[in-house]
Amino acid sequence: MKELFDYFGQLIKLSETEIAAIQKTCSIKKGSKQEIIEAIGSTANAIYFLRSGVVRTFYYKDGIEVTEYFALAGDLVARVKSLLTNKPSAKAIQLLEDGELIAINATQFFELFKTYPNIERLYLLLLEASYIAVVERVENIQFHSAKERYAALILKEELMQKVPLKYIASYLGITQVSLSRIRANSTIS
Amino acid sequence: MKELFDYFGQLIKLSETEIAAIQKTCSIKKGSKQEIIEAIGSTANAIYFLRSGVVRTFYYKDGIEVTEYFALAGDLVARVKSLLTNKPSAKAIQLLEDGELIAINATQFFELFKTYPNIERLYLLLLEASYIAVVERVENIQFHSAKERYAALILKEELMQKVPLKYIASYLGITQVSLSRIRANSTIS
DNA sequence: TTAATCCATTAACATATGTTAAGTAATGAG
DNA sequence: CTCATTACTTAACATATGTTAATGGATTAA
Repeated sequence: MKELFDYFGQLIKLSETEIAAIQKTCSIKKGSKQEIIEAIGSTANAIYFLRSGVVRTFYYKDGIEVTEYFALAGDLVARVKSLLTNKPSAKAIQLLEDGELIAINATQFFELFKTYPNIERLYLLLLEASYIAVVERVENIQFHSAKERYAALILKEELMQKVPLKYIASYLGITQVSLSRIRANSTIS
Repeated sequence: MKELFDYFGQLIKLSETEIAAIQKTCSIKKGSKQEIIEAIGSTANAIYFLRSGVVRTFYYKDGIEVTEYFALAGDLVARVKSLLTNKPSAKAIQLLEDGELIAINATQFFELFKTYPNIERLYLLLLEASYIAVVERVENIQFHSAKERYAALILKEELMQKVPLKYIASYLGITQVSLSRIRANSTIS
């Protein structure tokens, strides 16, 4: 689980004991392309660290599937609202490539806060970073055109190679038809 | 400061000692309509609780002023990214009505975490709630038309009464002209 | 009070994105 | 390999929002 603890180590220094304690809450989950890791309607109880592959989270809005987030190897994924409220999630987590995840059991992880304040601190730092990321996403969505957002996203080459355009379109908040149009125009110039 | 501790008390039970400790980090700030409480370019070091009045946060995007957030009496306001990174903020906090704020000194507040784990826990709960609110804002922006977002916002009567439409428009991510058009259409139907 | 500025609306036209439908290319199941 | 399905593109038209400009009412400063 070296990758996971490298990731955490960038946020806070953890002792061997703390690492061991977290490790006990973890399990490995392998899956194949298209596989639903957590389904809509289930209550979240894991924070995932993606070791390899690509995953997305998605939900349905007026019967249409909407991609909320992509994660590549080295990213965390969770259905945060459901984790925090203990209510069924409207969102699903799906592998878009064969991949391997480290699943941190949230209940067990939160339990560790009582014994290891440092782990609670780690969680706090993760929350802060996520909060800033979402605020920036709001700014991005609200004040850039779909074309500009696409231009920014295209820089993440790995994503573009591995993710079908229909998911990219719904992530950008536009239809696949609009995305095609944008792609057609931007290659000309 | 009763209102503030009522607000916190809904999230976590605080002891008298803890309340007293937080209270020491607080000061009262009064201001008048239009007054800039924190200016663009300054580094944030306070979390505000609005006792009375209305405030907004805003920033400039390509030379155009963008309203990010409105707070009414009983809400918290902060320039979170700047608080957490200790870097100058691109955002400003402004009163839109005469009002009174409780300013929590962030440095002092964060210091309390060492002595009072419960206060760190309070902060964590505030972060969690804010995170969920921003994620919901993303969903709202990305998958509702400006018209729908306006229809939702109009329900907050106090806001509509006290906030000039130009700020509402920029909060909705549209021009004032578009908002006028939406308003004209929605009153007919 | 007057003049200047700001706020909100409206109109006319431009652009971006949605919707529907059709066609082609790529993928997957048997 | 073949067929069926899925992914992507393109076209035509509809709708939403942007841009610019003009106007009148409200607010503010002198």
